[in-house]
Amino acid sequence: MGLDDRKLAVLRAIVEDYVATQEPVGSKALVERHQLGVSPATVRNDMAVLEEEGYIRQPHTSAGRVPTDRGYRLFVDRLSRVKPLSPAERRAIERFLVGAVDLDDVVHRTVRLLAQLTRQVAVVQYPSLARSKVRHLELVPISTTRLMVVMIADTGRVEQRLVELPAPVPADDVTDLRRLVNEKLVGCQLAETPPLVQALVEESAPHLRPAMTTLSTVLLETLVERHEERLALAGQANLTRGGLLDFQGSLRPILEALEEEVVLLKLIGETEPSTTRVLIGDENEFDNLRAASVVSTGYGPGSTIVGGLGVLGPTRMDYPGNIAMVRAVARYVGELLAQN
Amino acid sequence: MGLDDRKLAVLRAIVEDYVATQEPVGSKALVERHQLGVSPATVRNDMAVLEEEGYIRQPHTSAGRVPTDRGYRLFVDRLSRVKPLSPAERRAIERFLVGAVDLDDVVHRTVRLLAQLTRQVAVVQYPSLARSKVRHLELVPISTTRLMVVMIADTGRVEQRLVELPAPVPADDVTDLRRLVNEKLVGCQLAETPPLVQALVEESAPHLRPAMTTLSTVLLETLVERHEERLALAGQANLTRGGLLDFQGSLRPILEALEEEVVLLKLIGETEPSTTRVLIGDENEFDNLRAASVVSTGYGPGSTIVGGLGVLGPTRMDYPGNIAMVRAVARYVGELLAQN
DNA sequence: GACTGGCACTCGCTACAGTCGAGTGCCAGC
DNA sequence: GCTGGCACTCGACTGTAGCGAGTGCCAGTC
Repeated sequence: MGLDDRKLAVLRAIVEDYVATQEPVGSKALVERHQLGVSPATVRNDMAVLEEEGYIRQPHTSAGRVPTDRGYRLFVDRLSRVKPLSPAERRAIERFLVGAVDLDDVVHRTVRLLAQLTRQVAVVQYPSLARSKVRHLELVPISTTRLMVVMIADTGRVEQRLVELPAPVPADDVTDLRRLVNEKLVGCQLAETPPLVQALVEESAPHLRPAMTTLSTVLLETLVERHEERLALAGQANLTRGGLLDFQGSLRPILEALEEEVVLLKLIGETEPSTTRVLIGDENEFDNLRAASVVSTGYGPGSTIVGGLGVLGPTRMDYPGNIAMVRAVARYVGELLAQN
Repeated sequence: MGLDDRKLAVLRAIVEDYVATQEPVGSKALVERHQLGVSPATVRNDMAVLEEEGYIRQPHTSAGRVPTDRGYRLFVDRLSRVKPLSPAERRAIERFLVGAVDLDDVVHRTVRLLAQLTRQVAVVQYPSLARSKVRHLELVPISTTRLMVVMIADTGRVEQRLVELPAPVPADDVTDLRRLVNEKLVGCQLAETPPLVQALVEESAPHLRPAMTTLSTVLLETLVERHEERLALAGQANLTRGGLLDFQGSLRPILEALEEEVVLLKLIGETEPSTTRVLIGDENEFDNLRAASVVSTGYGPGSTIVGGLGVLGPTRMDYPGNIAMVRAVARYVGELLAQN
């Protein structure tokens, strides 16, 4: 059952060659391209064992071997080191991210950069509101019964929402409301807000109470519970790389999955331990993505995590390279956010 | 040269059949499915003329006919009526758009709705800032040398930008700045702003001038000149509909084009005359989209136009249906915006 | 006992030939 | 001007054959 070092080396070689050439790799080609120090026949025996253990498989009887999801998993866990970035890549990252003027800009640049570097589909989650603190709340009267609430978070995120008030509210009262909500909520994590918002209603003067009630409802509903998460996506054209060989001929399920925010959030949404996560093939829970792998990690200023980012591509991807890039980009973005 | 009525009827029948079946249509099948009142041989003669004139072509010698871009153009211009929406479609539109809470919500719902109704890729441009009026400008101090500028437009759009001030500015001065910019700019079309912003700097008190200068630069740069346009996209999975027959086997160029905001803006960006625009195949200026058609129109509250929306799909698309849906959706969105 | 060279075998891929049939263009006749 | 008839074209499909990459197995060697 034990896989000795050479068998592991064979597996590594198979993965590397297959990722590079996209063609099933045979024993002869293997010994030619890698210094294994043994003959093709020996490699064949090792391959037979690897196949029995489920790490590789033969698409057809007379074809070479291809790694299975399990094979990639072993490769990622034990056979590969994170590839250091080339100076050119480092420079590309810096050049790309320098000069971003606001959060939107940072996110868009990041997602494009990631797509370009990895040549995969890139996904970046905006800093999660749940993990942000309120920096400022602005109330802008649109009419006497309408208020635009603008929340600015310390992560740079800005969310707005229109509030329909139950009754007209004079300008002075708006000023009071503004002062009150800011006094109470600035500096708070949004996730911990609900009791505070509740208290806000109870403490406010009677004539403000109706307005404050709807205001608080909206705050809770929109900013905490509802669509609070946002995503940016780029590099979908990269899915067509490698012809139709990846994804067994149909991009449809993949494209569909990419349109579902919920799916993407589950995939790259910030994971508690701040480590890089790799989901290979059917390890992820979505049928549509059985032919895809995801490399993701969390990012944030300093050592905190405020959101996730990652790439999605065929199981046949350059894991060490992609892991390195995802991590590097996450770190740079974190630094960028820390500057604000 | 003249195309008599029957030849036009033949062309119409070819387009309709081809759109429905996605297969080259022959003379026999045509007379079977449509009441043309003549024999296949006659139809063949008509087809020969239509082909000579460039309205249809034969993929292979022994195959039926397929419309050319020019054929579709004639069909759209003279042979089709806009298909009235079914009650179910009408209801779908209303149900989908009711309950939108803010502009983002409206745009996202709209783009999804359009993708779902037409089964094509849908694109919606956010209300153009150039065509919006300033409703309010908010300055939020982030630190003594940093200001977050939040602009709220009458179309509901909210844009923000971080401003790095040349020197620390006390809170009172921020209040003054806020009052000044709002006094001068609220109610203005952003496109007409530059001279006003200029004046703003000149009229402000000396101690405010440095801050006002950077502020005005940022206002002009970010809100007027730069990335002011935003887009939402949905339904990319619909590109895979119809296998690989459309788009001659590769989605790549299409997906690439869809990632270029500039391209999409040129395609669906609000067009001066508020009419529906149809771009067929190589009528559009982008090589990547030679195999695609675009149906787009402007939308806005009342009779004004603040942005564009549309769908993109294979040249082989249901033009009358898509035109109807694009128009209907645009009208509903316009009404929705008018309510604000 | 582990490795190796040799060998028979498998099977997908390509090329080629042959058949089928949808669809055409043309022409003579009504 | 329309129609039926007819010869023709050519792509799609099928079956066959040869090739070659790659395998599994086995006997032989260090």
